[in-house]
Amino acid sequence: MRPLFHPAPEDLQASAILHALADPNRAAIFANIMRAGCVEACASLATVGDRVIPKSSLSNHFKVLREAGLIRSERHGVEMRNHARWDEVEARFPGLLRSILNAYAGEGPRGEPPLPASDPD
Amino acid sequence: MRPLFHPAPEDLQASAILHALADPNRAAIFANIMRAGCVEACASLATVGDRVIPKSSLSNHFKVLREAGLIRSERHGVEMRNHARWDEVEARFPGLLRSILNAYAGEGPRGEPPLPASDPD
DNA sequence: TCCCATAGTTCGGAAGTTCGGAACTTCCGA
DNA sequence: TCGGAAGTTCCGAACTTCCGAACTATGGGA
Repeated sequence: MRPLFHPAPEDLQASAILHALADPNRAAIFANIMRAGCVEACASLATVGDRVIPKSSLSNHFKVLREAGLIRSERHGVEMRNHARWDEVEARFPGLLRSILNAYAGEGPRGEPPLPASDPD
Repeated sequence: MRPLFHPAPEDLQASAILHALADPNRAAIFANIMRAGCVEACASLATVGDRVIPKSSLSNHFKVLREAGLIRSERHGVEMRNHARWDEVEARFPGLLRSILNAYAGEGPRGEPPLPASDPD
């Protein structure tokens, strides 16, 4: 297992972030991590809505989020802890994450990911 | 040539918008349309930075932007006029477009699309 | 009216990406 | 040392993107 790659704050790219969050599953995962106080194991997110996501897909989703700079992952024994990198992303792209998560939340009855109503700061 | 499809305001989807703007070329095209006062012919955007975009790719980029609900296209004789649907998107997803365009603009010296500094409202 | 130029679209193949099952690695407890 | 749990890697199938070539629609002469 190769070491986990995390981009430096100054290397965050808008296109990577948008691409990562353009997938409703990933947006839901990210919203969950936000909501859960920035710590979460992968397997605990193995369903989004009522859909089961296979482990391999999940692993890939986390990788995309991580390499976009949206989350920081650390191995803790056999588990992975995932923190949202909200402050770093916010510092570089003010308002971006909030408006994206709000957009998904505001989509209403479309089976889209829920709003992380809490304020992450 | 089939008629142009434009989603209704209530059918706008966050994931489609993010996907459309996750491509730096498309984001640059959209920023150009914003900047140019909401009217623009396709061919006038055939380069982004110093890169030439083939007609077929361009046509496809416009289609993606159109079907995401970001622009409205009308045939005027042999040309196409493209308007940004800023107000409609803004009404549904407040702050989203602004923060995305700002994110790209704030990326700085990375060859990314420029900011539409004007206020579109 | 016919022909040509211009502006965009569609088609189709090559290249790349995503998805997900199976096998693998790593870590921990018994 | 074994077994189970949590993730990752591998790889084929399905999907998407890119772009040149062929096509369609419109307008302007002659």
